[in-house]
Amino acid sequence: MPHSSDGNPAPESGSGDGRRVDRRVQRTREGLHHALLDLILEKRYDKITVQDIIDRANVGRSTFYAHFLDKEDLLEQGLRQIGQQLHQSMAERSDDGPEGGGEADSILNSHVFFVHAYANRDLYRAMISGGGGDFLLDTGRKHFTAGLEAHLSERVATGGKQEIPTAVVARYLAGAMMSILTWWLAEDMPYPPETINAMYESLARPSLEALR
Amino acid sequence: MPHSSDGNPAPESGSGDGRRVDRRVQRTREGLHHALLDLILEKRYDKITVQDIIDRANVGRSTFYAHFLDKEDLLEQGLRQIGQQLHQSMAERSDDGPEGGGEADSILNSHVFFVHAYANRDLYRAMISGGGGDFLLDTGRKHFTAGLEAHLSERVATGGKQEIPTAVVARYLAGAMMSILTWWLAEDMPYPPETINAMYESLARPSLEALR
Amino acid sequence: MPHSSDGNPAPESGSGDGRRVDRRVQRTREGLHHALLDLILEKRYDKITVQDIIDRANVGRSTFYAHFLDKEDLLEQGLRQIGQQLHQSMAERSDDGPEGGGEADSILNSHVFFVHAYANRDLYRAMISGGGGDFLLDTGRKHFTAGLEAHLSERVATGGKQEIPTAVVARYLAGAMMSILTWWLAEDMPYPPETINAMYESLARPSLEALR
Amino acid sequence: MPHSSDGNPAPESGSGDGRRVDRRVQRTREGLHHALLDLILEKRYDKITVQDIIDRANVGRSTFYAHFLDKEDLLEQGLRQIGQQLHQSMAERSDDGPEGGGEADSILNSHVFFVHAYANRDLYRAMISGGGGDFLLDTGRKHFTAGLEAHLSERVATGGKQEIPTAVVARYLAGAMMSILTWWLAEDMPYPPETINAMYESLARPSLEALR
DNA sequence: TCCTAAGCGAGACGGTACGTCTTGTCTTCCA
DNA sequence: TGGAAGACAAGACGTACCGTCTCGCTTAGGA
Repeated sequence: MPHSSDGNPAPESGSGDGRRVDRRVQRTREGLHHALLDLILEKRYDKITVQDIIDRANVGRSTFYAHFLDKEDLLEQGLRQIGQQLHQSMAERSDDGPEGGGEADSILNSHVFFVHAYANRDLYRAMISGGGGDFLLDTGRKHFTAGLEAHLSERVATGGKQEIPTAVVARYLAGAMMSILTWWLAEDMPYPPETINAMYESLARPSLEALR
Repeated sequence: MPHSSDGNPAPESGSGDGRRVDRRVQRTREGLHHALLDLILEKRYDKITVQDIIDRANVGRSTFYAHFLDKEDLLEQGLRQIGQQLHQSMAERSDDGPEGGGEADSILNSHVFFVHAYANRDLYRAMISGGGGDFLLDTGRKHFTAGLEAHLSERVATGGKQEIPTAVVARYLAGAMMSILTWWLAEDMPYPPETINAMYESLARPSLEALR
Repeated sequence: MPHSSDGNPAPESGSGDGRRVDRRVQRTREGLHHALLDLILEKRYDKITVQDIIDRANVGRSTFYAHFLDKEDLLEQGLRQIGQQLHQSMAERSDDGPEGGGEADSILNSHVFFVHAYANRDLYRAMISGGGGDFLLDTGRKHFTAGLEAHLSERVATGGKQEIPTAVVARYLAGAMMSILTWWLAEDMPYPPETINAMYESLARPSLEALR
Repeated sequence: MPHSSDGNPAPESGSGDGRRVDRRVQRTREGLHHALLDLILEKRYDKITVQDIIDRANVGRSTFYAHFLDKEDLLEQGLRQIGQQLHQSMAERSDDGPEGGGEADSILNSHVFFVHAYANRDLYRAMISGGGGDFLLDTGRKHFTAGLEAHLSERVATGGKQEIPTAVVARYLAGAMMSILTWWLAEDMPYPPETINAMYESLARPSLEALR
């Protein structure tokens, strides 16, 4: 069962380098990912058919289904790599330490999201208005929430008059951010990412400070 | 053109009795609304087909399309009445004046949402996990945002060192609320609506105050 | 379940005239039968796809499957009417009584088959060389065998030194006839139907007489 | 081009030992033949896929196509050896001269067929009811017809009031025999091969005699 | 005895047809 | 005569096979 939806499709047998997935397979998968992302920029995601994708990728129908469960699976896996970019950016940012604008920033790490959305604005916009945006937003929200919860629970451990569950706070801030992000994209990004992020932070910071 | 998506499909010609929608028509429409809501509680919204609905409502296929554009349209119109309940609750609440917990509450009016969601929790949960939740959430967000923007712009008009656009603030607060609301529903409402609302307000109030 | 493979798809509720199958349905079915027969004359039966048929008949895919189980079912039902022609011809011929060439002829009734095959030679040839000929031949064989068995068993009832089972004799004569028929068609009918039938009868008659 | 459908895939270069097909090749081919015959006894021939065959034979897909054009080709070549058995039996029988029951027998040589079918009854039955029977029957018919035509044309050459073409007579007798043979197999061979052959001969002999 | 080409397994791949499903339109019948 | 019933065209879906192909491995036969 060469199927997907399992984080590690390629076992990668440790030492030497094993038999890494068969180069053909890799090319096929990438072709399909590419074709889908291409198409998303051209037409609404939910109007894209499997046939469209395989025509674009020059791939047989059965090959598609040998690699992915369906259109959603393809998208999801495709977004994974974007998610990982995001994750990495966040990690790097965290490593830098609280160099600049106060503690809230390093907790929120929201800057990374706005910058990332800006860099991939075509994709983001297409996804949000095309019907398949939930994956993307959910992925983003998940990352953001996770990062936040980690920071917050650590803070709680060190004290603080905290009365609101960490999970709620994280959801609150994540939802607020995604909401602004969505609006910003829908409005064709009337501000640079730094500005919109600054707005977000000035709205979020008071809430965080009140928790202390 | 007997179609829908226009707020008032039945003109209702003023005085006497006009041509009041033909009682049969009314019954058919209600049957369809009812059938859909029924089905939503049984299976994921996006797995419900038009065939399911008309079977349940004992109605012919063409009849369905004579009244509604599609499944979405039926849902949307069905939710309209719920939206109106909500709207009315908000209006009443506003009229009461700032009786209780300070100004923020009356601006936010979030209590109404949590209470409403609690009252209709089966429907809300089904919708959110069933793929059709966007309508509901969007409807909610729209109402909430609208109310907020009205209040905020009024405030701005009267001064305040406002630097963040009203629209952004409204989106911020609305997104945060819907996010908490969603979490609360998904977690099977571990708190009463008053408590979760209180959490929301204590997170939101500092942001509002900082704007002043 | 409006499906086929049941002798009487149209219930035909006796008296008045009921609701006879919906004229549309009749037209659709006929269109499909026609399309298939058309196509059979153009290309090998087993190279014809369902898509070919419905394109030719201007019919939707699902409509096809609403009426027939598959390509075979369509063919089978289409041949039924041909089978009925044949059956009727045989009945008429039998009614005439033994007007001419002796008893054997009236028992064999083979003339009818050769004439029928001649009249429908395009179809027969296409079917035989196209891979779907078994239906046709089996149908023919069945009819022929049935007629024969009736005659023979009657004869047995009236005595005769019969030692070979009726079924065997019938199969023997039927197989011989179909074999000649097939050859005759494959050779592009080098003789008129009367001649080939005469050959068949002069080969078959001695066997029948020997049974007496 | 290592392909098949050419009677002699292994040229067998005369003297010494040449390049004797590579023992591996031989083993592979036999494995495939064996696998197919095995499978035929288990399920309908036309439901057997190439995948089934190569799984059973533990052979790679490409290997299959290196040796045979397709499933049909494999079957055909597999049946060749059976055909050769048959051919040889016929030859031997002929050589014996008219030892027993008169001339007709030696002309017809039908006994060989019934005996052969009886000996391979499992295969015959599976093939006939499984959709791939045509090969087998055609092969049989071809052999039978050929033998018959040889005898008959010889007879014609020596005179006789023959008016029916040899080819027709041969087809007639061959078809009749295959028809009885099929029936006999389908009925689970209710008689020993000698009996059914006797029936066939007593039906066929009068026709032959009438030709003289 | 080594070396090299062939045979081979494994299975990815493009392609094509299948039978199912759902949608929104269109025709026909009935009250 | 207008609403209900449901047949229909359209076309996407996920599955099943086919015949071709590209890989490495193994393995025999000629050097």
